[in-house]
Amino acid sequence: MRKALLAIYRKLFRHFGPRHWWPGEGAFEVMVGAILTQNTAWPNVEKAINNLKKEKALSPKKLETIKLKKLRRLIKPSGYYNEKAKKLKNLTAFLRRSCGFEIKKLKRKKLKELRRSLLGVNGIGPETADSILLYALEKPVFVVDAYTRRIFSRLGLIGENAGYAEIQSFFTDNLPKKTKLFNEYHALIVELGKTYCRKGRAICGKCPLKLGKKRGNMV
DNA sequence: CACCAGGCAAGTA
DNA sequence: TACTTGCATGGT
Repeated sequence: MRKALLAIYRKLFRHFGPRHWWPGEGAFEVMVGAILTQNTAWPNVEKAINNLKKEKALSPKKLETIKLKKLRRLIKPSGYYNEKAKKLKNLTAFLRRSCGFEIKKLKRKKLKELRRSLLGVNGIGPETADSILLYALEKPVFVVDAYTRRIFSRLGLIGENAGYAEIQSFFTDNLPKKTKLFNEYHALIVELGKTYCRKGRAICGKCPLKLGKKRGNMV
C-alpha cells in the first residue's frame, strides 16, 4: 500500500505540479483561512480575508478586540458569517490563553496535546484542527476532507463510510511522516477533486487517476 | 435555476 | 451512538 499511495502522489504531482499551499501569509492568516473555508469555496474566503486586510484587522490582537458586528460584516463573503465571526473570536481567545499570541510557543507544545486543545475550541473540528497543525504550525499531520473521502473511496482504497480517524491513519500509516509530503499531498487531492471529482458530477475523462464510475460518481 | 463548496455543532431518536 | 439540520454567500 505504501507504494500505491506514493505512486498516486507522484502521478498527481506530475499532473498538477506543486500547489504552493497554504495560499496565505503567516500562521495566523492560515488559521483564519482554515476557519473561513469551512464548507466554502476558496475565492469567497479570499474576499473575506482581503476585507480583513484592508481594515488591518488580520492579527490576533485586532480580532480579539474588533466588534463582533464589524467582524461579521467584513467576513460576509465567506458565508456563515454569524457563526464564523464567533469562531474567529474563539480562535483568538484560544491563542491568548494557550500562548499569549506567540505562535512560536504553540509550536513547541506536544502534538497530541495541541490537537486536543484545538478540538476543544468551539468551531474547530478535526479537519480545521489538522489544517492548522499542518499548514500553520508545520506539523506532520494528514488532513482529511470531503475530496479525500470521495476520491479514495472511488478508488476502492477505503470504505465508503470510513470515519475521519480511519481515513487519516490510512494515510499516516502508509506514508513517510513528512510535513512537506502531507502538505503537498492534501493540496493535490483538493486540486484533483475540484478539477475532476466534484460532488454529483461525472468524472472528467482527463482525470489522471482511474476512479470507479458507476457507484462513486454521485457521492 | 438548482446545487455545491478545502465543516461544525446542536438537536433528535 | 448515528443521523439530521441550520448556517449563508458566491460560483458553475
